[in-house]
Amino acid sequence: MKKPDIIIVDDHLIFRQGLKSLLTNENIANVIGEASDGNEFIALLLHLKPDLVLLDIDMPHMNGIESAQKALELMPDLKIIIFTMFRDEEYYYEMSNLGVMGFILKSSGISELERAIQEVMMGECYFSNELLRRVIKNLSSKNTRKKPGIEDLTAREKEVLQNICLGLNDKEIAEKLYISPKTVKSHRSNLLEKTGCRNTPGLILFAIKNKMVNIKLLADG
Amino acid sequence: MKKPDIIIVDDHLIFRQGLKSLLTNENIANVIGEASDGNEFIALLLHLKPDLVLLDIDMPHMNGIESAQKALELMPDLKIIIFTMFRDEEYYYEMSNLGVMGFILKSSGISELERAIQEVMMGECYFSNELLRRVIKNLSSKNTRKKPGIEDLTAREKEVLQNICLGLNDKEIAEKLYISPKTVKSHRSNLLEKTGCRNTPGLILFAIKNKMVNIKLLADG
DNA sequence: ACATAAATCCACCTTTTGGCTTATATAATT
DNA sequence: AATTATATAAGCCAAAAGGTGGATTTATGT
Repeated sequence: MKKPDIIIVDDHLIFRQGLKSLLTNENIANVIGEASDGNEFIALLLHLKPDLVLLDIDMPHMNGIESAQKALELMPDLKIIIFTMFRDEEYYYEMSNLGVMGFILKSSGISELERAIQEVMMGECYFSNELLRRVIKNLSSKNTRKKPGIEDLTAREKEVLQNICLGLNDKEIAEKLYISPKTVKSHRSNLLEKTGCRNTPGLILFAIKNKMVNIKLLADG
Repeated sequence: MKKPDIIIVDDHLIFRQGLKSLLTNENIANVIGEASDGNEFIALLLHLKPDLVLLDIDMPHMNGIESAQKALELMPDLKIIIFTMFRDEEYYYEMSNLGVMGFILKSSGISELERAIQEVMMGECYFSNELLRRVIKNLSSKNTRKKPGIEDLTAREKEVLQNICLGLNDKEIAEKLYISPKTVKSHRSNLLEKTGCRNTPGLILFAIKNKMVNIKLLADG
């Protein structure tokens, strides 16, 4: 089989260089281009016309999802293999709907990548086994014990929680929302119950875990 | 100069393989071992006796900080270069106190890594320029507006604050630190005064703003 | 030796939370 | 019409946090 022409898209130069070294020396693929984010990748795409792209999800400027979407609009027959980390689980469904042909973990090895490239080039899909196992495990654990999440909270409760995250107490929140402090207390009690938190500081941690507050906004002060 | 014997510690196999390929083909170092987390690394350390370790921060089981600490206890003359990402800023000062010899960004290239390895092997420290710029930018913006910062807190106060950030109350922290709840209360009062926070939830926000807690650790639950 | 900072602990008191229960009005659903 | 979810509000009591003012011991530095 013909060695595929590929582009590597990842924001870490050393990772791209290492991967290129591997793919070249192991005679797996021709690395005809590199990009450090989605914008660079899209700019290169029609010019280089690669057979296949190895695409990282977590990148600045334009991430892997948007990149894949745009790339497939421009070149519908492009093969895309996503390089993913465990924590990216949220994206799998979106991506597979887009037409991405493979997912492979960064924790897998070059031999698995080689197989993935071969399968995808033959028109098959490839999903890292370890990754499939993870997703299945996650689905089952999500069904059994339904972890508390923001989806259980009412709009008003979220509003109260966000004000708690500003460091306000019941009375202050009450003034801000034009309701009684008792009501705020009710909402807070319901929040504690729904989230399973043991105290108000815990609610802040919950909000952060569930990305209800923008940590970057806090960070500047 | 003698090519150093090194160990690569990173949780992504493909990254290790790529880096090994690069370091070997470019004739920079002998990769005598690999580990995918801190535990594996520590287990290998005394057996392989490397000159230098390339250590990732963000790993499961035992992270880079703890690993560096343990490794330096076992082998005080070990050279350590930390592989870091921008978002790991919180760790720099802890790490440099431990005796880590270099920091390099994953977004730098093999040529910079080569220079870092050479410098560190000669007993010098190496800090990625881009990284220094980042830190300095951060420091200056912290110094101009003299807001309360972690530098005002004593070690014990920081310890208490970190436990507050786990959602524990005075009594629980007292048990954990083997001191009286009254003492914890004193520390918390001092924390409130020094930070200018109005309540305990505020302390959590302060800790996050000042990057005293690892948000990623919270993220798993 | 002395001053200073840090860590430890206690008492007293007020305010705020936390847990439990109840209740009403409204809107959406069945 | 009856049920359910939501938002609102209140009462009670216990627990925790917040504000003051102390006190002792242990390092640390000059």
